[in-house]
Amino acid sequence: MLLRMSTLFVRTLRDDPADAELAGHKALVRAGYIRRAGSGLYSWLPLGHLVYRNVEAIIREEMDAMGAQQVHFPALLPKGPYEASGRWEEYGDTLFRLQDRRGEDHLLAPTHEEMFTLLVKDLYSSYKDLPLSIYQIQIKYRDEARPRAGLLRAREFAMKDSYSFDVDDAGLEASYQRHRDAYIATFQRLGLDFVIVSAMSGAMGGSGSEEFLCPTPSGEDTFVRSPGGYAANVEAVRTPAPDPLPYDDVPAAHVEDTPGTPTIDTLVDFANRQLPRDDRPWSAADTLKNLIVMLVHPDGTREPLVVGVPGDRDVDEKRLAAQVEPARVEPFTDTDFDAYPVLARGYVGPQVLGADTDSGIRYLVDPRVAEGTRWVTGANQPDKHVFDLVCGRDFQPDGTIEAAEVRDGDPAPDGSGPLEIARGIEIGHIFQLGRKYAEALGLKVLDEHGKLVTVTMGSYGIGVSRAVAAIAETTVDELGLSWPRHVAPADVHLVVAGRDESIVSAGDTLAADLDRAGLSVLIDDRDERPGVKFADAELLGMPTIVVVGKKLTDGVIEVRDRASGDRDEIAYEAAVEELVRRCRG
RNA sequence: CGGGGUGUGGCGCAGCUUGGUUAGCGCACCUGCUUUGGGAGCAGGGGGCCGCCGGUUCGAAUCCGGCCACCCCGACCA
Repeated sequence: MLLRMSTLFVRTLRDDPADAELAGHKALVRAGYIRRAGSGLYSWLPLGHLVYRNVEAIIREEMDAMGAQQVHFPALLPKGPYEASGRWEEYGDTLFRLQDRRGEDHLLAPTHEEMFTLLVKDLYSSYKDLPLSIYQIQIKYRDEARPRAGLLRAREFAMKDSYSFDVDDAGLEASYQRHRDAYIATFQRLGLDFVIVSAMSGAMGGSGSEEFLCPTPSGEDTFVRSPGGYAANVEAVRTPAPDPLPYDDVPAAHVEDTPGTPTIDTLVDFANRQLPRDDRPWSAADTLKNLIVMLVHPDGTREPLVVGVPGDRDVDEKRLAAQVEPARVEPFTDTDFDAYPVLARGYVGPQVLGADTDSGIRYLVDPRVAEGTRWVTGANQPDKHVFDLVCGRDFQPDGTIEAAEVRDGDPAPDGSGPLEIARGIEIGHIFQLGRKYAEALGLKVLDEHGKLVTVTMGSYGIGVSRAVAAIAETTVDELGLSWPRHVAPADVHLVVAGRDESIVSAGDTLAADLDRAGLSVLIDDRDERPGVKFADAELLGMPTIVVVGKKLTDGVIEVRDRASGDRDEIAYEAAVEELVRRCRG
């Protein structure tokens, strides 16, 4: 392929667009790859579309290689299937809804689980037909509450979504594993750095759901990783539980007057003034903070829950929510306090908590609250706290819960070192769906005993347009874009630096020769000054920049590597062979 | 949905406080001359419902009211 700057539909901008924040997003607009068409809506210009197609092709090749087959569904769908699965209601405002001229409800699909499930149901009815993996690359729509970061969170975006269908759990596990391997190969070819993190909560466990995150400070997903290679979603981080401590020497628990200390700060402050320790000052870490929430279960029943965490840590609402799923967490209201007089607001202590106590209120603690640990905590009456309260001796929690915030420097659960909190872009998600959709939509097959069994499914997604943005974001530098070889719009950006007939014709000839040799070439044949062409070449980001200019009189042209900045000279006569070697070798 | 901000030519912005010539600057675009290895210079030129609607006024980009759009932070989320 041979592209000419003189006729290419592109206009580079000197200034950053005012509505972009991320470096990659700015560069994509400035280099003329994309244009904003509306909030969360982007148009692709020729160069951007070339990158998009390259990314798409790599994803397709890897999916085909693992045996998945491509299909294509409409983006515009009738309401029916989504009503059957319950998602017409569940999806809420994020679903783009519209009506046709007869007033029938339709939607712009945010994902296609229902359609895949129904299509398989239409055609297959035997275990002999399975396993099956099918996929599509399709435009998806989500009416995001707040589109942002350019292509990263758009309202219209391209996604590869695939689904596996198996008769049993072992089959699902195998299909999942093959997708996992295919994703690893795909992201490696795309030139995207990634980590795989468990996306399920600790309570659910297992390898049921993993996310592929591309680490970058501009990512919007938070995860943790350790020097030893541990990586996990914040929701999934498990806290190593300390060994039980001996407590024979710990004095008996004693209640102290602590007037006006309803918060950890006021308590620590008071203790240090009125009840100082001999060895060191009291700190928040000596206290046990008990947070009361109201759980609302799917059947509507409400259950109070008290979560105990070391006083120097807050409860992470997202971690808590992940742990109690499918129940919902609601704040504990004044009315609730009235209904449970045993709970003294601001002075709640574990002595009256637990399923086996009179209150019957479930009490779960952070794993750091291990047997033998001693605490300062509420005495269940206003203005009083209890000291030297020992876990396992003076109170018995109903279990542990991963709800405390995770901090930089916390130990990794597998002993691989301190955790670092990092950000990443979610570029892929693989998920053992199970039988949710198959059950809702009645996808069953006959097994080898002639019995009807519900099919188990996996769902696997890669954001195609998001991958383009992630590549741009992680490879951009102060000069502009810098594409990995396999996704670049062209292999070589050939700068014709000079107006002499000899230079111009040498450039033209070289471009044609490279094209014939199988390289894709973008030649800058415009009547522009060299400085403009150099700057544009760097902004546009082809991996190899070739300069045909004044050194041609010595029979030499210049070759630059965009990513490293390395430049050297090669003989014009040997240029085709040498460049093919560099670009393809 | 809460908080903050911005709408002026294709892009980036000034002008608005204190209403008053023909709405201005840089980039980009067109013409001519010079220039040609790091975003050239000079001269000339084209392109604007100043987000929309209404109000105040002799007069509104500017003041007032309403609406809309977009961006950022948060909540939410592939």
